[in-house]
Amino acid sequence: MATIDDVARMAGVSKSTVSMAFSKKRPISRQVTEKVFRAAKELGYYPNHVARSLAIRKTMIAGLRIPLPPDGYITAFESQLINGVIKECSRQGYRVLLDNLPELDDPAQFSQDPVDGLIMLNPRTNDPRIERYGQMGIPFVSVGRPDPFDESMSYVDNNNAEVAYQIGDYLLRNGHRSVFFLNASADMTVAHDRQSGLKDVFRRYGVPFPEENIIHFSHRLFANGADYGYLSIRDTFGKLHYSAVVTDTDRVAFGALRAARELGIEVPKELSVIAFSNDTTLSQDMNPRLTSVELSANRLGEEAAKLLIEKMRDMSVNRQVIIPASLVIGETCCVQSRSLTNNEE
Amino acid sequence: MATIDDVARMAGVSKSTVSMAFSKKRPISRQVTEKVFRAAKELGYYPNHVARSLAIRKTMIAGLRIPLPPDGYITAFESQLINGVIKECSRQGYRVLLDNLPELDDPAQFSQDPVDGLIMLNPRTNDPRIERYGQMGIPFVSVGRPDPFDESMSYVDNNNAEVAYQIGDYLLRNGHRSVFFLNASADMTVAHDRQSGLKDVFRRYGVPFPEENIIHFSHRLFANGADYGYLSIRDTFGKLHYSAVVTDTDRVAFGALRAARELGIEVPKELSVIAFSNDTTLSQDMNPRLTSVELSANRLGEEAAKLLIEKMRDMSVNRQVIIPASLVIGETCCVQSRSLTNNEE
DNA sequence: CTGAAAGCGCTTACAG
DNA sequence: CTGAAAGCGCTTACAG
Repeated sequence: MATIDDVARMAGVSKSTVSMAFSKKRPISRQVTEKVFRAAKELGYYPNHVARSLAIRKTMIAGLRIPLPPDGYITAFESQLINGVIKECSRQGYRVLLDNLPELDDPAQFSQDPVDGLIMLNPRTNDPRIERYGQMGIPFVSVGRPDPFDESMSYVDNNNAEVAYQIGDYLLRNGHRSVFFLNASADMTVAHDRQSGLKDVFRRYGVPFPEENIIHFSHRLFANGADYGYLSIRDTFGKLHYSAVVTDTDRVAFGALRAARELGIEVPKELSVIAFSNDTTLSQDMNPRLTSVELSANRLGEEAAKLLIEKMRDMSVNRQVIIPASLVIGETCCVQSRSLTNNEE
Repeated sequence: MATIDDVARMAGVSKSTVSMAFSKKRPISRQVTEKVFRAAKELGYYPNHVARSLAIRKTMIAGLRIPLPPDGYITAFESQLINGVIKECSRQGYRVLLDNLPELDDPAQFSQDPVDGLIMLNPRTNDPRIERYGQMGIPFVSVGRPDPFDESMSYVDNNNAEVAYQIGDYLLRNGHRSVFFLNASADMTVAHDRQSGLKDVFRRYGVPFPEENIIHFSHRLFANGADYGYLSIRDTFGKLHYSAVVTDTDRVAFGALRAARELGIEVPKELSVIAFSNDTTLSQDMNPRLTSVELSANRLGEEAAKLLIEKMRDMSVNRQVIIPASLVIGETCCVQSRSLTNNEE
């Protein structure tokens, strides 16, 4: 591979002149410019991006950290998110580095990515990454709010508590009085927000929401989301009392629906199902169509990229963006008979 | 940001020793190692990936070049492909750089990506990128065969001609004698292969396939795929004679179905529709369910990544992998009446 | 087992 | 308008 030195030598000028001819950061006479480009062309010279990055201490790359799931495939949510990130980054001249290598705690194994900033996913309670990125001085934004709340950093999120409130409201208005909540992992901030939204609306209606009606996903107990939904319904239906189940993702709902089918539970007549996410890859295969929440992952991605680029330009700016999620009514929810006689509000 | 020099100074050793302590490429005594790590931790030192890459002339990054469509969003095919690429790369310790910055011909504007190799999409006839990557000496693989055929490079592809043959066979067996083919852009190799497969089977059955029944996508004439399908059917139905339309993608089929609906053409009774790709995001919204082809984009991505990593290890290996695509029967195809009386083979 | 030094291929003050 | 030189932060022969 030809280097800038080769070009300089062949064109009979200095390295700086070649560099300037390419970057146009200072004026170079026409004849010299031509000589340089002729030599570059003849040698098949292309500037080395890595060397340039080292010199200017910028890569023009945004990093997107996506934890790789056990089955090796990213979800539709993540894929839409990537989509949004790419769109915005490329609009602003940035490339996107996908990193899903395991994030080890051993600093000896940990090498910084060649990126100017990072987008991280799924923040957990007291997420150690936040502190690490902070101390590394690397610009970052989070998709999902940090826990505890921290307005001194940039993040995007859905209005999770509000949407949970809406879902609860929808169920309560339709006469449901007892809901089974298959929440996300307990240490995820989104799990906390959804739970508090749901509890709020029950409190508002004066309907109790017993703790045992909320369970959390756990990698130890369940192989995957579908398994989580399947086993949870299979093992509790008839024992626990509920007329509706609210799930973390549509994969979980998928498992729940399978359990219902096997147990001969009629959906939605005997059991209503609502999912907090709308992973199009699965929902298309569901019959009946799932009532679920559209999180607009691509918008989350776009906004995250915007915030990150803003932050890379000026480390001092911190901004939060909330993307409104919306309930998409499908066919898995039904009016409980008692709602006909029992009108709240 | 702390550098290796800071750590060396604080630990009272040389740079080389710090480097070796981190990379473990040569044995360092326990006490020294500990001193180094203590200093590194205290300083918040992380090795600089860019500097390391420059020194070893490797980045451990695979580049994936995805042309950004006008609407800014990648297709489901591409997203599945990315998925496969990520999966395989991360399995082998590589990261993935998504690059969809416009590829300019001006070498002055063109800077090589910080990647060890490239995966390129949608090769065209005499694709100039192939020559460029070749002369740059950068390992690359193509998703889609090059045109003209070139067994001296690595690529993955579907068995496009065969699938086209199957589709034609399916239509002919069901009594269709006249098919309208909304092919991809004329300069795409996939367009060529599908066309030749389709023509082959018609020749085999002794049924003519007039040239005017094949048109090609063009960015100048159509805003997007859906537009292509919509306008093509609207402007030809009743003039051109056909009982079935075979489209490039399901987006195109989507447009064709809309035109049919507006013109009061009954699908599939009066018009059968088959798409060469199965973009799940759209097909779910189609009613009736589209008869289409599953290309297994994620497998294409996985295999492309495998080939690339192979090639990055040894530039001299060249291998081709064909992923079998399969026809997925939906509800948009029907038996033409004459097939009942007219049995070939 | 450790260190001093050259080198990776660029950019950019500095001096003219 | 152009050049010589230092520097970006690592790795790795080479010498001990």
